[in-house]
Amino acid sequence: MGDASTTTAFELRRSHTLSSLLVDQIEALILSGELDVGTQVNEVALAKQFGVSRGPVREALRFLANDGLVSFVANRGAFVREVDEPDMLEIYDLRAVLTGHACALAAENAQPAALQEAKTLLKAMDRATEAEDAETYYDLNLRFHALLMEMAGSGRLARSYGSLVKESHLFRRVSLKNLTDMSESNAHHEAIIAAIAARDVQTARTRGEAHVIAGKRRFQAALIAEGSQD
Amino acid sequence: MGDASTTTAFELRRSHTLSSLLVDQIEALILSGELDVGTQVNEVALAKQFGVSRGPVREALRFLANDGLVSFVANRGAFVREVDEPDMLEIYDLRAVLTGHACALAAENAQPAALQEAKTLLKAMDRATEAEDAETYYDLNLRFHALLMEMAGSGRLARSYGSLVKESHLFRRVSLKNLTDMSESNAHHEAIIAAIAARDVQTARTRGEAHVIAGKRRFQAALIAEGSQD
DNA sequence: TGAATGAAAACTGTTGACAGTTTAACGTTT
DNA sequence: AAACGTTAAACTGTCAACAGTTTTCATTCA
Repeated sequence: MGDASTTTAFELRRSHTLSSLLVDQIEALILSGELDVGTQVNEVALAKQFGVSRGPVREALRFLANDGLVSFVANRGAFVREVDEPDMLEIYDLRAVLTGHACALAAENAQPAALQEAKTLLKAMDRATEAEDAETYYDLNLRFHALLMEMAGSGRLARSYGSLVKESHLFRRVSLKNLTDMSESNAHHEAIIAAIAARDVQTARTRGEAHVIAGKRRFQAALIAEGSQD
Repeated sequence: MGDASTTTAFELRRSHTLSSLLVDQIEALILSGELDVGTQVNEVALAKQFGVSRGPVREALRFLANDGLVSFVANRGAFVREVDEPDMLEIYDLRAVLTGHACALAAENAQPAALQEAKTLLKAMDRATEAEDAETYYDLNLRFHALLMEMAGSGRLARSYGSLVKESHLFRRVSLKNLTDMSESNAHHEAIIAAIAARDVQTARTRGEAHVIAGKRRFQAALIAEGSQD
């Protein structure tokens, strides 16, 4: 009946329902790559793995379907969505616009406490850069962007942005972790925070957008580099 | 069981699954106001109404939950989300940014055929304006904005935008249909299409954003007017 | 050898039933 | 008459079983 480590986790959080727990669990499975893109999601296998019946699994999958993480085909079930090159470019553009908007809102609304946390993050990222620790930089970077959304104070914006970030992890041809130019990226971050701290709405928006577009450029460059290797 | 008109509709579309059909049906029920905001969604009642069991109903509700149309509370079920004033302002801002982005993309990508359809729409809206037919203007306006998203050629953008439009219909204090200043609004539309046709990316973006922000202003004005009536 | 065929296995879509929780009603007590 | 506690009804969360479809695979036939 499902392995021990997961079932105990369920015990601890009885406030939530199985479906909502499964949303997180299955999402993690997809984003980590344990459920490979393009493949079919086997409902009975998942249900067995988590020690539940198929009902909650299906409900969770339906939820994830609206995030674009899986897609349903009639009588064939749920498939882990694939994200290709044009999709990624589309996502980058949208992320750029949303990030710009977030920075603009943050320049208007950001609380001092959040700004303080941002500056702490910047320092931590500087240290990661010096230590050439790309792994932790990647995580801190995700946290930084999430913090930007918090500073903007728009839950909807944060949700849309988060959804796009998740979706971009469905692109498996190049690792997103190796894509970051740490020193350049953190220079952008500092410039963004400076504009937000100065309450300069327009500059914050411009820098936020430009930062993501720079990421898009690196992504395109990586694609070309990979393509020439083949 | 369920009433005749809906069950026949189910008969005609056997390719889809019950859950996916129910997504549209329940969504329509919510957006039309038949399921009032804030109220609990009774699963057995819905299931009976459509002549199906609770399983597909729950799956559909889980799907809609991710759109923000309903929210789940453990052991109490699904509730039709309420959208308040600050929510609406947030939505307007996001819609403005997304519309601006769509117009920019449209200026780059729009196909001649789509541009032609847009111009046809503009004329139809002009006629509706002269006839002071706010009802059809409202529908044409929705179609116009959907067309902008199509011209942009970004499915994700269209989906995000559509989700926001749906959500804004959960605000029930003032009717969105009475909010449109038809002549001003259509002047904006024509200016937007002109910029897109001229392939002027920056102007298209600016005008697209400004158009939605104008709607936001009208919304705020309507709120104040309503407030002083109380 | 290889394509066509047909049965069996695997899996999804849907249902009805059961368990546990929440809500409502009702009678009791102060 | 209001507050409290108890009990019944209603509803959600979950499960197991059934029906129908898709896939697999072995067999047959060209």
